[in-house]
Amino acid sequence: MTNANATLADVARLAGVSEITVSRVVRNLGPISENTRQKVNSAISKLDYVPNRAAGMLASAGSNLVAVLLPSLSNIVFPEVMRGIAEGLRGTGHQPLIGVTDYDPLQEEALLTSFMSWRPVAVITTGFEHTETTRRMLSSGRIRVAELMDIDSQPIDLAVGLSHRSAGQVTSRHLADLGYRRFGYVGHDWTADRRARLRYDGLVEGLAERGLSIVAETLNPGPSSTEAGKAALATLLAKGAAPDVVVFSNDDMAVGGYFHCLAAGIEVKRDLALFGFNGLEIGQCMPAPLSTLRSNRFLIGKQAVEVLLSTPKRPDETQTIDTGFEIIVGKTA
Amino acid sequence: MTNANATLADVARLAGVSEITVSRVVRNLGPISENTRQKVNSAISKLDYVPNRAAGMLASAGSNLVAVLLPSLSNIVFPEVMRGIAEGLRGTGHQPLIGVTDYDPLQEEALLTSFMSWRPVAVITTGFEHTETTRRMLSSGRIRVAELMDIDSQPIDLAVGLSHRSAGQVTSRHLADLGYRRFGYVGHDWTADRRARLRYDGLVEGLAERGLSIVAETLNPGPSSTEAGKAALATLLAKGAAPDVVVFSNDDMAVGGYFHCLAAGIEVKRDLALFGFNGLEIGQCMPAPLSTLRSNRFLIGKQAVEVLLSTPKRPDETQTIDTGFEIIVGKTA
DNA sequence: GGATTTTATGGTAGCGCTGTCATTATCGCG
DNA sequence: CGCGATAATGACAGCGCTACCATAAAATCC
Repeated sequence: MTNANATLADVARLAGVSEITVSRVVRNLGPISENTRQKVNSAISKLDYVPNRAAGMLASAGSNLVAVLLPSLSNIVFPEVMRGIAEGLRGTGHQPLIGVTDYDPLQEEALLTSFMSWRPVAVITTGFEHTETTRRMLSSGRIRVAELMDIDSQPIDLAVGLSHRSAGQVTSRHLADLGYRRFGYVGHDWTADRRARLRYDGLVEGLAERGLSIVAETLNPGPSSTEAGKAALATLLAKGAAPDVVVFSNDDMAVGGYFHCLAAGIEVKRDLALFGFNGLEIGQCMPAPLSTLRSNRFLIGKQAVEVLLSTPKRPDETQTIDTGFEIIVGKTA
Repeated sequence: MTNANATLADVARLAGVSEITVSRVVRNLGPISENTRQKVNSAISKLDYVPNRAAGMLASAGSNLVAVLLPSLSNIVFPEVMRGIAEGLRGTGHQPLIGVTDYDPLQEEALLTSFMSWRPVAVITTGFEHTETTRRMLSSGRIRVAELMDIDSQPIDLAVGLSHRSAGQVTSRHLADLGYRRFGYVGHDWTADRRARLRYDGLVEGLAERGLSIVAETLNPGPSSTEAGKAALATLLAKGAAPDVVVFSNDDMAVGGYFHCLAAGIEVKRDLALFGFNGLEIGQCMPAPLSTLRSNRFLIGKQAVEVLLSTPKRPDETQTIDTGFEIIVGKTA
């Protein structure tokens, strides 16, 4: 209010102390007499002093920024991961710098390049698919790197997530145990979403173990959505393969499938069983709670941050944290 | 790779030019001969030089950061706003610094204090409820400020959103025109979500115009969710007031209400009409598409950024942008 | 063909802060 | 009461970059 943009020096002058003393008061460092602290604090509020992190960062060569690269915000899964990240960051004095890559490695590279100039203490991204340049920037070893969601490959530094391949396998075993034999699959464009593809592969593998296979599948172009699931299930059923269960690439799609059944008068489970992935709230509120696999999105974000910040220096060994998944039995399969 | 952390000076030395020339190449400023540009660029890649924005910012007194304060990430509405913000930011070289306030003005203040030290060019927040300190920081006038979602009050600088009061009024007029007379209301905790409250007020006002009023209402404690909507509708109906239409605080709640009807065998619209707010995708995929009001969340974020960045200096006059809303007729009312 | 403009480059002085190394009270203690 | 320890403060250099002002060479002009 008072001043245009007060600096440490202004505060020091007004308080009648040296700059470094003000700096210490602001950062709560070293021994400061009560008297001095008060003088400084009153000067600070009188001048509406706001520290300049750029200067601080330059002088101390350390930022408190964490770069976060998310594929999308349209899919509720990533905001939930972000919630976990924000929770992990809370109270640590760290701030997230967020970018949305649209599942595009080149976009990721561009954002990362830009983020790196802020000298973040850590980078959080998703999956293992990165451009050469991205990989090089992240590998240089100075900062910590977490790759979230997936643990099916070797991480650069830290991976936090679940095995999607294994999730797919568990799905098919579970459904086969329930007696289903004619498996349908409804998915979305998985060139972007490699993890959906991994789950599909796991599913096929799990079925193969039992001598089963997928009798019909439909891939809806574009990203996953309720609408896509609804439309794609209709397409699948029109093919006439008469599956007794349909596995969806995720819950959004599965909820869409459920809506299709409601609209088409198909009695879910008796006529056609449905199975999703993620365990979203919406699926559990339906008249017939969705049978699905719970992934722990919030936990993934939170754990990643906790590990990253607890060990600021990258360990020699890479680390993989499995946040697991559980079957939600539900009433649709 | 090569170097620990190369600086401009290192690049200049290797390229055999002055620092400022390197700086110009990096920033694409001023006239540079093709020859020099190449020498510099090759030195840059040889050293894996990454500019240091902290230094740049300090020297030029300008950041490219936009502070974004969102109440929540659990509610899909805000990720959608954020998508709009990210879209508006794309290609401008600006980066968002994101904080989640949990609908808490004190949390907002804490985050803002922290963000201000990065000298953002603009601050984007939601609503008009801020602490005194927050208001003071934002009013100082140096940076641009957008308050999103709501336009029912006087903004500090720029407001982008819709009139929730008016949305409530339109809702009741629309439903009254359709012949509904016995209005129920199902909401969530609106001490946090002031806009839901405004819609409610508008709804009541709109009803009053027609000599109508709400015959029964239930407020579910806690934030809005599908589950909350489902439970609260059950509670409401148990009260026995026999409404012919229920207005929900938003689509999440309304979808929950729809699920309750499905489960309880209530034929939607004939036995009980449902009306939401937001126009989320999920509501439109249901067997009976939800009757609701579309708010333009993506647009709110995008427009805010566009206006903010197009006029870096705060104008003398405050500005309000109405992104409007439209009735989605649907099949539930 | 000298004056003027344009193109290409560099020197220097900070931006606002913190790390390092002093320096000066003040205190406990045998 | 003198000595090391602790508490409280300051001087100063420099983090890596860019704004500002200059300079030199080449191009343009009447």
